[in-house]
Amino acid sequence: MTAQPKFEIRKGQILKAAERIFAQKGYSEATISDVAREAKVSEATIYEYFPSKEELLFSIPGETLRHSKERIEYTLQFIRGASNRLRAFIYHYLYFYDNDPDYAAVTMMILKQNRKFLEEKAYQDVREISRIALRILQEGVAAGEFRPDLNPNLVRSVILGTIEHMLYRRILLGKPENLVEFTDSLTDLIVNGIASERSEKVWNLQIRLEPEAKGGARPMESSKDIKPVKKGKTAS
Amino acid sequence: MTAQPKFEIRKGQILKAAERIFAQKGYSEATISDVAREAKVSEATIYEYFPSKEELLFSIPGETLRHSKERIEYTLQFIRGASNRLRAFIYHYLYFYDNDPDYAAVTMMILKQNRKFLEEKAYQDVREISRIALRILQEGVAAGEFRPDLNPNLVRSVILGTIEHMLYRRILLGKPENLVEFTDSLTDLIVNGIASERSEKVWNLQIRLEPEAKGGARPMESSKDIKPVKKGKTAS
Amino acid sequence: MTAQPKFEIRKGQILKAAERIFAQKGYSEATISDVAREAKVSEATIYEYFPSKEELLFSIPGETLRHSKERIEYTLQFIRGASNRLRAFIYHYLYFYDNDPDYAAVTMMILKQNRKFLEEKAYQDVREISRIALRILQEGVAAGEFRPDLNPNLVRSVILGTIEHMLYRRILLGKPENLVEFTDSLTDLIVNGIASERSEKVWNLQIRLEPEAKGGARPMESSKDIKPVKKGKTAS
Amino acid sequence: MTAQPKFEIRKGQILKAAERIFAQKGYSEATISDVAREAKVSEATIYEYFPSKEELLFSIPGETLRHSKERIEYTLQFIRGASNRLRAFIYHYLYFYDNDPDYAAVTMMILKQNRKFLEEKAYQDVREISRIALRILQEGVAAGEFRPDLNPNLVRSVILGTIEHMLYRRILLGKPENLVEFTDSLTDLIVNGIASERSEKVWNLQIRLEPEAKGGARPMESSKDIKPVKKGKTAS
DNA sequence: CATGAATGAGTGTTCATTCAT
DNA sequence: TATGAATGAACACTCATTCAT
Repeated sequence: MTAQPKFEIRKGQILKAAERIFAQKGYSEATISDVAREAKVSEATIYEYFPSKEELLFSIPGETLRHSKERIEYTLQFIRGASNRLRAFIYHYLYFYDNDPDYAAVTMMILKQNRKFLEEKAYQDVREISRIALRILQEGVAAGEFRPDLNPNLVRSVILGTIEHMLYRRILLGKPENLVEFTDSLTDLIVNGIASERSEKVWNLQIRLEPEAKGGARPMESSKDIKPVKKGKTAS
Repeated sequence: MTAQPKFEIRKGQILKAAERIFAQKGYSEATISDVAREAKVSEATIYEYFPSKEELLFSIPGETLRHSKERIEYTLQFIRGASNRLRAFIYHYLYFYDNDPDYAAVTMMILKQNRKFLEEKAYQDVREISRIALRILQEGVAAGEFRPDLNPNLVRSVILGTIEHMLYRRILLGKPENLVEFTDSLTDLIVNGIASERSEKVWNLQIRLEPEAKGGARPMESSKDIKPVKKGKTAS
Repeated sequence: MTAQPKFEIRKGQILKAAERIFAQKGYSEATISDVAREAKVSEATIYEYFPSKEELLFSIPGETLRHSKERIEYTLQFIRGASNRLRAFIYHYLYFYDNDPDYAAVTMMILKQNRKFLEEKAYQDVREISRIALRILQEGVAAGEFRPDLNPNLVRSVILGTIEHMLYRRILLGKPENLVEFTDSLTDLIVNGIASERSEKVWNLQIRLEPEAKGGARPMESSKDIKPVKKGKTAS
Repeated sequence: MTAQPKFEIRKGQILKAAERIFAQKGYSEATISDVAREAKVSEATIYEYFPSKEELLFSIPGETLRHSKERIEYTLQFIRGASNRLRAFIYHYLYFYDNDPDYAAVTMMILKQNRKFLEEKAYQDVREISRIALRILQEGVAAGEFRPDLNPNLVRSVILGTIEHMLYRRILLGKPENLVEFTDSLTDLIVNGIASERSEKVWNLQIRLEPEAKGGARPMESSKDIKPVKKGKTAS
């Protein structure tokens, strides 16, 4: 479990320092000297563990990203229903960033802007996570739970874009602090849209005329029962 | 019409060059020398017009942003119905970026990441445009067209986040080329959600049971008549 | 009297501005732009009147210095007795600087440090003024008023060095404000030295043993009658 | 004995190079590149030891100045009689500059002109040395050796001003080469003034009429015995 | 394994100076 | 004559990176 303990410990220590510093000052403004000071090692030592400043940056996602992906996939095994699966996906996506603001800042503010990162191994994990969302949507369509004419790529952009937009706001403006709280309202929003006075009527009718429709209705209701959105809480 | 011609022309020339270079290489990687070469002036000349590299960057949005805001506001004067207004907002937001890829790249890849930009005058225009979306949503709720329990801030994040996410993909991956095309599908998606089998029934029911409902139905239909989404086009 | 009025007026205006700016910021730190702003002309205009920044600097003494020299020489025509003539020299030297602090600052802080200035025409006036002091000393020796073994060059260094040292202090520390006041005490000091209890005895002896000695005594006394040094006033 | 050898050696090496270069070209005209070349290190290395060009300049006096002060104070412990003490002070002041022409040039031509230097630590040493002279004068007055109405500040200006004036001449004109030689003539001049025919008579009289007078007489005589001023040597 | 010491390569910025108008 | 506009030429300073110890 703790292979090459010394080496890996030092590496992690430098990586965490880099994450903090990069999150704080941005990549270009941060210096190796800053990172060295934060990690309490010499600058030269950093080069014993990472071949360059850029590689140090690209190494930050590493574990975290792989874990995220595995955790999402693991959880999804146990969930049925596209809306519910979507909710789970959203929840995890928000959760990871919520728990590691420095990591969120590095990802959102630095890596996303870096064209070279697209060619890094870690970026494959990003794409795979993105593909999970796509798959959920396609399954939902196939199962008739989502509109048949739905553009999965577009919806995926809605999901990821919204989350990332909220993240930006939190990074730059500091609020809202807690993003996981928006899991339900965001999921419901995507599933049901914002048009008014349909749900009730639709449900009524569905019950009578379309008894097989699972819709996004129940999950939404149940979720509200279990974890109601705080009234007055705004998205930012 | 051509106030301070020489000066303003040169300034615009440098600004355009900077936009191109920054879009291409990123802010830190771009040098004043690059910009000078592109603008066909000397480096020193750039400093006659802008006090620093950073101010040059921050001056890029300027006009464009102000124009965008004014154009959106102008158009909205003539549009009734929250969904339609939302569509118009989304259309313009996509339109401006669509027509100026360099500007889009600078905004998305550089300015959004820059904490100091938050204190620039130009950023106020960004906020005001963002506030327009918020207002449309609030009006929609007040008019009963949107759900009463809708979180306008969240929905705004959905709108802006989605658009920006699509922009990123276009900047980094080059596709989809045309973003304006997604105006309708994105608007519809936000208004109606992705849950299946509701539209038809809703229309039917509305006609019969809710003759007064304004809903998102008609605007959506009409817009589809005028400018149908190309079938098979994906969001990214 | 006012030859080429326009041209000379403009030139003087620029020269005065340069004097102020150079005095304030030093030569290297001052920019042509600073001078132009102070003189309320454009930078290019300065180059219509002076071929370079350095020539502008070297042109500052010009008139002032020539006037000083002439005034000293004029006054000395009417004064007899080496001590008195020395006093007059010191008085004028202090007087010119006292009345033009900017000129003093430029001379002391900038020109004195500039090796190239040694080759300028204006520097010849400096040397001639210096030579006047030397001549006074030599005459004093020849007349038996000053010690025969006196090193005129050394004494000249005493005179000029002391005055310049006082000037420095005023420029840098702002005090003492009024330097002319030190004319007498400085002259007396140089003539009589600082050793105590000699004057009285010397006078006594002179009366009895050396009836022909003119000494520095009387001028000093007379000067004190006419313009007494304020008691308690310190040299800095 | 060799604390932090490497670091301090390098630092001294750079400092000496800077002293030479600054003395030669002046501060503004000298470049870090010049200093680097002279010190045989890279430019970057200079910045490892000094934070800026200006700090490099201000670091030049450092040791030298502190040593000077200590040496003067040390020597003065053993000397009695204000005139003799003055002579010692003058001797040392001249001696330090005599032995380090580059240091003299930097001090006289650059640091003296720099207002910021007044706030540097090193400047405190300058002030303290200056205060030593003042103290000697005050003691001389208190002991009755110097005139009771003497203005110590003025006399200090005479002493320091004269020396500095001679230094200037040597720096700019190259002569006189040897300044220490002027110790006696300058001291005598200050103590006795330049008025003629007093010394001998005064001494005679003092011996007979004022047996208790310590005067400046004996030190002057003894000094002449020990180290006679070269006849015909001029102050510049 | 860790690092003190050194530096190559680069860059933003300044400013005296020029010249067409 | 006066100047707006342009720039060539420098320069201080930074920093990622290397390597001997």
